[in-house]
Amino acid sequence: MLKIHNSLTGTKEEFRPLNPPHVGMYVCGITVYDYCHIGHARMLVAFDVVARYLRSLGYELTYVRNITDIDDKIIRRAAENGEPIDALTARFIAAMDEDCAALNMLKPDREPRATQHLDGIVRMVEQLVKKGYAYVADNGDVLYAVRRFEGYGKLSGKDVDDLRAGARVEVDESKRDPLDFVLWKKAKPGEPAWDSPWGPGRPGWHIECSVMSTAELGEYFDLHGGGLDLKFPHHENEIAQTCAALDTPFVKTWMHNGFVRMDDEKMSKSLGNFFTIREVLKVHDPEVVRYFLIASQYRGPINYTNDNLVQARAALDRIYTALRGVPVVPGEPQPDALARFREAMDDDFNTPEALAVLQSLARELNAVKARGPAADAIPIATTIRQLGSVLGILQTDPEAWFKRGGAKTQAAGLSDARIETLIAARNAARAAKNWKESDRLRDELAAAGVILEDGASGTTWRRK
RNA sequence: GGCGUGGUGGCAGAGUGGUCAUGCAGCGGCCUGCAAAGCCGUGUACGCCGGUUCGAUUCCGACCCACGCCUCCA
Repeated sequence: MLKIHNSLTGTKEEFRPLNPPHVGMYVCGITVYDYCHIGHARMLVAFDVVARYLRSLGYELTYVRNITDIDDKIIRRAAENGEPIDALTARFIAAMDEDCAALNMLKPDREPRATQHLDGIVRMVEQLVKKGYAYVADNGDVLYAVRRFEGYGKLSGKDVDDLRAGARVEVDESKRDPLDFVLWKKAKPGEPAWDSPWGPGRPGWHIECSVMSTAELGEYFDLHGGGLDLKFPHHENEIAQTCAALDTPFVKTWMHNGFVRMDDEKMSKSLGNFFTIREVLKVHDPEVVRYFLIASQYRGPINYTNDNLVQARAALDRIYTALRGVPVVPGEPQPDALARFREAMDDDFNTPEALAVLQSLARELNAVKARGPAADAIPIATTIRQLGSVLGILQTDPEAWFKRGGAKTQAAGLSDARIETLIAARNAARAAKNWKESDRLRDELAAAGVILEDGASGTTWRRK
């Protein structure tokens, strides 16, 4: 029985799809004006795992993740670069796709873009104006009158009267209430614009998601996710817009993933501790990054340090070591392991516990390889691979994994052929019981990050 | 000021009212020419103070500390 933490109620709730076996999930995606950072990666991986697990349970999931391709930051960045807006967004969408592919992310079923939904956006703003939830301000923007919406603040647990709008930021004078937010922004000369009943302009950020999610998944759907930082005001505003415009409950379960911290500091550009996914991937294997990201429960904070990534690599190495030398044959996971795995994942996607199950299986596999009949190893290895696929890990061939090694060892640049040559020389020395020479050669390889293992059937090697 | 989250062994990180997390690191053993890998064994961990209980790291209350949101942000 799958339970999911619902931010709306603050409790774990039994997951009951509105229209089983169909499940609709909408996740707030990326604003494409720069490369994705490691915080984006956490969000992407968290919901990728949700999608994979729901599908593994047999649900027919429609996973929608939007792309915000019109926005103040995009306009500003394009101007800075002297680059057309659509060239800029196309470039960063392509970069995002590369990053996602590297991290072994499934493609969402649909990736709507804000610029493809202008008609719907205008319609919803019209609805809100008509129903008295929105007004045209003196500066020509269309604003949402937050106090008109009764449930405002329910998701984020905020009371309208306690919010200190303007305490940290200057309030726009055209707002009737400091909390009001923009639905439609009047275009200034030279800015990209679409026609509307209120003149040429562009959508506010919040309205995009209200329109795209309901256009793709219907007016009431199962899951809506995003980073914790979107809970307020973005998701709160989405609720206000959608519920008021469409008279619908909108979303059954809201999910929020926690932040990524950098060396225990908040990640920010001003602190200079900002890592893009592609920067990280220069130092760490993508699968290691993925393991690191799921080694903590998705709702809590996670601390990005080099040490933690190194530990993730060691943990993965352990499982790949166990998998090594066991033939891959198609098959189902063993029932008791599957049951333990599901028990973990059913508890609000407890991936650390699920990984513990895989680690235990790795130990079992090692024991069988050491002592049991060789054939007994196969079902255990199959189980590890099958369950690993639900987490998006452990699909690499172990030999390829170890030959690839980490970025550091790759940088040492010892070719496979060179390694084989040195090993042959060492084995000749060993045969002659010239331990001094054989140890020297082993040390030489070790210095380049190559580890040797002398087994019963000869010497194997791996890059660290 | 309002709202919220968390403090677990050397590190990371789950979980539980009374027998096990798991991985890394450490220690002892087996194996090995020596290693590596693996296996076996090994740690009076649960912020502080009270309360409930036969028993609390786990429930309740106060306290201390850290962090987040209240502004664009995954």
